[in-house]
Amino acid sequence: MMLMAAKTKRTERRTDALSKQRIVDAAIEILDADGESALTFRALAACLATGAGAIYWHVADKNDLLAATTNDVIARVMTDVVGEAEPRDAIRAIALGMFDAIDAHPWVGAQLSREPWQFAVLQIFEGVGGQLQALGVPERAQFDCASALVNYVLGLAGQYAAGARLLARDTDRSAFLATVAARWVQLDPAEYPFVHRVAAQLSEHDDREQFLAGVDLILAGIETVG
Amino acid sequence: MMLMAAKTKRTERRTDALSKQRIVDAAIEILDADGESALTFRALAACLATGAGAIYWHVADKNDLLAATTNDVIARVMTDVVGEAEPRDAIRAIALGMFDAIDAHPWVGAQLSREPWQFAVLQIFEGVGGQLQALGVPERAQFDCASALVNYVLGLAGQYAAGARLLARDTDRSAFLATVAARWVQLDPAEYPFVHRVAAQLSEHDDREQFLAGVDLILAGIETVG
DNA sequence: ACCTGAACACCGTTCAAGT
DNA sequence: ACCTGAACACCGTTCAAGT
Repeated sequence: MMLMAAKTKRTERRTDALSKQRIVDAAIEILDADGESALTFRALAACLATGAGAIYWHVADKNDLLAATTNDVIARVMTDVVGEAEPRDAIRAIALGMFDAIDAHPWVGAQLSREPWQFAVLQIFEGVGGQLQALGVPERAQFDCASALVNYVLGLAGQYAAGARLLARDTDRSAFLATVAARWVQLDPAEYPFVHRVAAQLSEHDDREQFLAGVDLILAGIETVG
Repeated sequence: MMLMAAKTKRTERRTDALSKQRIVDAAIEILDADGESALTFRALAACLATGAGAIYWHVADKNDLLAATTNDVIARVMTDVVGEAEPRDAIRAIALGMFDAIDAHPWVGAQLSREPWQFAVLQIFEGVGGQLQALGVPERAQFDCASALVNYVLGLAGQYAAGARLLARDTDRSAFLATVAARWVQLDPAEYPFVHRVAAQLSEHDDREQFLAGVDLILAGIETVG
C-alpha cells in the first residue's frame, strides 16, 4: 500500500516490476492485517495483481517467503536497538525489542519458534551473545548463557503467537485472561495447588513486565557463573 | 500395533470399536514413525481401517487430535517424574523428562510451542510451580519464576522440533551441526564475532547438557530473589 | 528474463446415506 | 449411536505457453 502511494490513480494494472522485496512487503501487510492463515499464494498474487506462479520466480517456496518476512522484521529490531553502553541494558533492550516486534506482528513469533535455524535467530543469538564478554562471563560458559537467553525468547515468541491466533481481533486480552483464570480456579485445588494459587495474578499481570522479569532472572543466574 | 497383538490373524477387517484413545494411539504411531506431515485424516483412517469421517465422531478436529496426542505424552512424563524430594532436583527431573519426551517425539515440541494454552502446558506449569514454595521463593515472585522456566522449556521444544523436521531420518545430528558450524564460520567475523567464536563449540556440544545448564542458570537466578 | 493462469496432487471437513 | 466414503472448498506447487 505504501509503495503505491506515488501512483494511486491506476488500480487496474500493476506498472512496476515484481521483486522479492515487493513480495515480502505485501506478505507482511497480509500477515499483519489478517494473520497467518490469510497468507496464501493466491491472496498474495491478487494483492500484487499477478499470477500465483509469478511469485515462484522470486521466492523458492512458502518457507522461503516466511523466512524472508521474519528476517525483515527482526533485522529492523536489531538495527533499532543498538547503542546501549551497558551490556545488561543492551540485552534487555534486545529482549524488549523482540517482545514489541512479536506483539506488533504475532506471526513472527510463530515463525521464529518453528524455524530457529533461520538467519533471524542467528542475529538474535549474536546480539545477545556479543554482550556476554563485556558482562564478564567466561568464554566456555558464553555458549550456554546465550543459548538460555535465546531459548527463553523463542519460548515467549511461540506462546505469544498462539495467544494472538486464539484471540478474536477485537476481543481484548484481559477478557481472555479472565476466562483462562476462571478455568484455572475450577481445577481441583488438591491436584493443582500452584495453578489455583496464581490464577488470581493471571488476569492482572502484565506480559511485558513478566517477560522482562524472566530476562532479569536469567541475567541474575548468568552473574553467578561470572 | 500393540493393540492388535491379541488378534493378529485377521487384517482385512477391524473388529473392535473405534474410540478416542484408539485414534490417539494410532496418531502417535504415525507421528513417531513418519513425522507431522504424515498425519492426515486419510492416513489415520486407513491405519484404523475406517472412513475419514468416522474420526470426527470421536475428535472435534485436527487441533483437538493433536492436543490429545500431546496431552497423552506429557501426562506420561509428569507421572513418571514424581518422587524427587529436593525441589531443585524435582524441577530438573521435570525438565529432563520433557527433554527426553521431545527427543523421542519431536512433534510434541512443535505442538507445545504452537498451543501453549492447552492442558499439557498447564501440567508442566503446575509441576514446576509447585516446587517454588519449597524452594523459598516468595509468593509474589512465584508466578514470574514458573513462567520463566516454562517459557524456557517451550523455547527448547520448538527448537528441537524444528531440528527434527529438518533432519533426514538417517542423517545424524553431528553431521548436521557440522554443516551449520561451517556456515557460521563463513560469516564476516567483524559483523558476527560471537557466532564466529562459538562455532567451534557447536559441533561438539551436547543438547541435553546445554539444556540442563540453562535450567540451572534460571534456578540460580531464582535463588537470588529468595 | 520474467510473467500468466490453468492444472495437479493434495489437504481438512462435511454430510447424506447406511447399519 | 456409530460408521462410510463421496463431495466440497480449499491449499502449495508446477509448467506449458506467452511476452
